[in-house]
Amino acid sequence: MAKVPDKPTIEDLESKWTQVWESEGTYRFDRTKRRDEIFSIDTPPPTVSGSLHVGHVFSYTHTDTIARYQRMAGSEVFYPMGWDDNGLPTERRVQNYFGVRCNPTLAYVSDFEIPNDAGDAKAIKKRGDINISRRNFVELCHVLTVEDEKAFEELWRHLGLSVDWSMTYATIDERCQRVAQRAFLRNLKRGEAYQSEAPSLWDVTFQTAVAQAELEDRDQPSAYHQLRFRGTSTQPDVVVDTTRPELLPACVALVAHPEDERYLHLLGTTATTPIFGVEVPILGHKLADPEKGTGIAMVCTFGDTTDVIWWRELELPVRAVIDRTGRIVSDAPEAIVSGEGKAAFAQMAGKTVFSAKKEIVEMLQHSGDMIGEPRPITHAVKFFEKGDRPLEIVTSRQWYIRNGGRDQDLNQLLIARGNEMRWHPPYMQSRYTNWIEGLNGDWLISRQRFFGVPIPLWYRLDDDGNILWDHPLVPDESDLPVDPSSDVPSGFQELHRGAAGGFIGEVDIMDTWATSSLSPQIACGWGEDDDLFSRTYPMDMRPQAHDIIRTWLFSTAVRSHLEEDVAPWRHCALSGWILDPDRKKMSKSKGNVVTPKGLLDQYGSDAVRYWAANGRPGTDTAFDEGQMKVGRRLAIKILNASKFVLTLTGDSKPHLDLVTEPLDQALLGRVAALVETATAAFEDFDYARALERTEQFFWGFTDDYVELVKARAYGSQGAAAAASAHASLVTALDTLLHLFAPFLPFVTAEVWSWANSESIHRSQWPDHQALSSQLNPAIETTVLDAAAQTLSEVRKSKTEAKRSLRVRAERVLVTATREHLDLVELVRSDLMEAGHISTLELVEQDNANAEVQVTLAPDE
RNA sequence: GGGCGAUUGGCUCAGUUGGUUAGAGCGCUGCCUUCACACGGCAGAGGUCACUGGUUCGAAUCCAGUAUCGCCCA
Repeated sequence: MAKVPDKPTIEDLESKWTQVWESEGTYRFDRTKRRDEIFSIDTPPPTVSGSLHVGHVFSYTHTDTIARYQRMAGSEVFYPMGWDDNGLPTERRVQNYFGVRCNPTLAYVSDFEIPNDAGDAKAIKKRGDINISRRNFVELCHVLTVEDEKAFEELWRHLGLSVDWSMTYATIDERCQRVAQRAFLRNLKRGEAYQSEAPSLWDVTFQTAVAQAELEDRDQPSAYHQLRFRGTSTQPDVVVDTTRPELLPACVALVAHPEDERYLHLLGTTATTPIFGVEVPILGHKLADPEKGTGIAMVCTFGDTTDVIWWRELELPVRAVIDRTGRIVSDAPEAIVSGEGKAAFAQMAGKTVFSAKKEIVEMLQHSGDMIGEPRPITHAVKFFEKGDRPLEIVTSRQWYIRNGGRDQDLNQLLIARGNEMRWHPPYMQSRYTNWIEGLNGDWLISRQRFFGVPIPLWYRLDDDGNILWDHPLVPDESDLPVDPSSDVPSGFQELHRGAAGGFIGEVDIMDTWATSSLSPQIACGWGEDDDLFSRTYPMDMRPQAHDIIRTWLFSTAVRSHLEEDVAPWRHCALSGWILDPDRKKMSKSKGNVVTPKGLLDQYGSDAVRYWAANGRPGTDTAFDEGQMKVGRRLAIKILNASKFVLTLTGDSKPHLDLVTEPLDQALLGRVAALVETATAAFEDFDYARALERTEQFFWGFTDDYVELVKARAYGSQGAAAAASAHASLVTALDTLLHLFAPFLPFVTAEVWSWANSESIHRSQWPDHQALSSQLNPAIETTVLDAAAQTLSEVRKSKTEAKRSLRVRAERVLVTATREHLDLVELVRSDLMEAGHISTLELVEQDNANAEVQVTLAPDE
């Protein structure tokens, strides 16, 4: 028996239903299902130390609607959630909150006590930072992030994500470290991971190497300095424009375009650097731009990435002058032999790039080797995306994973992997393809940080204490995770650390993407739970934002390709941005971020979800509280319409053989068509379309159909006619609740519970064919339109007369074609009652648009 | 400079294989306190579908170009 509250409300449905779902295990994953019965989702792990904003709510809602649809459509949904606590923000917070510094060379202290003044900035300042080992530092990260994780989970539950919260993971937890290290060791074994002494982009602020995926170009003010290089005795001087005169002592060559007639005759000769007196070759290369400066460029170690290309392709020497702190090294390059050159270099040594530039410019101006004043320009300079100083290029030993950047075959294979996935929306695949095509190096995974997953290797020291890089000591997989700064390789003891003939631990950690790229392996239990892995991997769906196609999506594809020889997912769903009302992207750095908690409280989770689900896949969406109001109204409308239907019909179950009235048949015919449309949209991951169609139908249902049948449903035309209306109303409502359930899980659960014991979220998605097959195939669904149109005309007459809708229409004259009149005739009784019509006359007229004349009862 | 996307009433957006008079919601205006709902209902006004050409019997939809905006990359 339906139990309908007298005054139903949508307030506080969140706390009620999140508790029910938890206690009943509504979203608990049943791991006994077969692979083909399972729909597995590789959800992005949010960065737990960051703040949640409305953009999270937006994209995670999209995924949840798909998950809920799939669950109702019969799939067992595998939907775990992870937390990403890697990275700099967490590292900084731990340092400040606990007053600690990580020193990777320190040994692990197993009984380390958490500072009891944590969080007390004053006390920490007084005592100063405590130096601790890397593993101890990581443990403190856990302590801190556990609280954040709770807050995040609370919010996600409040939003109604149908995640199985018993399966969470954290990217820095022991299991994830083990997976990341195991994957690295397998890459190493197969030759996919390698180390190389190579020029790499270096952030002097963060003191770390930076990968291609983390770069961004920024326009920076700079200036051309025109320098005079001395020619040989038979050649004239060469004038070169450079933006980096401080690298003059690092100059190894001059380069002009091989077809540039101005310099053709100089190719193969030499010139001498001013001040430092170093003779350098003049060479040709197509990357020298005749349009830039004087058309001939100074090649240094290394001013920019083009210098690296010239260095490699023209086989030039290395003449490094900038160290990892961004300062000029103390010793002049060996190529500088003159006393004058050495003295000049000594004046620059130890200075920052900025000061050294000032110094050398003064020297050049003094010696007359600089022509004129610097000429300001603006040009693109490479930055670490999180940094604020231009990157330098230094040569160092780093680990790489092959990603097709230096191997055409692998490159093509990875591009082809994109064809194994369906992209939503499809054009996003070109972002993936274009990125791979543009790669120019392998994936640099070494990071000179300490909060992260350590590279699990040690290196032997020879009898003189030199490091033998080429033969790293590898841990056994069963010992993972290891921290080489505190663990000891097999066959050694701690006392051998750093000693001649002993070993030394790798100090670098891995890029956070080196762990995140394994999210499918982590979620599915790779290498630790083969049974689960076989039932969930490769995964069905990866939802993510489109800006990290080049990082997260691509690196995940790389790992899956290398490890499993398969694409990691069948579907990639790319979500768009949230734009603020000025159509600017919402981001923390812009300070225009809206936090979601207040919105959820104000409008209700269903309402906020409604707004989010209106954002089509891949499309940027404006933050719009107006839409949340609409969502709230919709939820209330569902509540009230359900109350009406269930109160009227009691606990009558849908018996479609009772549906005898043409209008009722027509409505259900439309319902069946709606189900077909919504189902097709969901199958295509187009949740927004499913919502839009359902909503549109629902408003028509309440405005027109419910009003038309109301009197009959109350029994004005007898029991059989009422029963037809009841069955139709219950069936339509039941179906609409299911179609709304993925979007508005709270109100639909509430309403459904009035008449059902099981959860709507575990009940069967409607089947349009099953519904259609029970309807009279001869019925014209347009009878619904004819009825609604006629009723609307009657209402319009009343409104225009500024009369109440209850006022009697003494005479309504419909003039239309025979076909139209036949339809109206079928709903005559309902129409007369809904419109309060005394006399309804139908007059046939060919080729005429339906016309309705209304005579109202006289004003009183 | 390259790639991708967008441009439809004041605002946010639909418009799926080109087809009758371009739709919805918000906002606005007016009316109605009707027994599911005033956290409501009914109705109205409002658009040369960015621009210029082309294909077609027919273009918001296809093609070419232009402009503006956004994102990614160089």
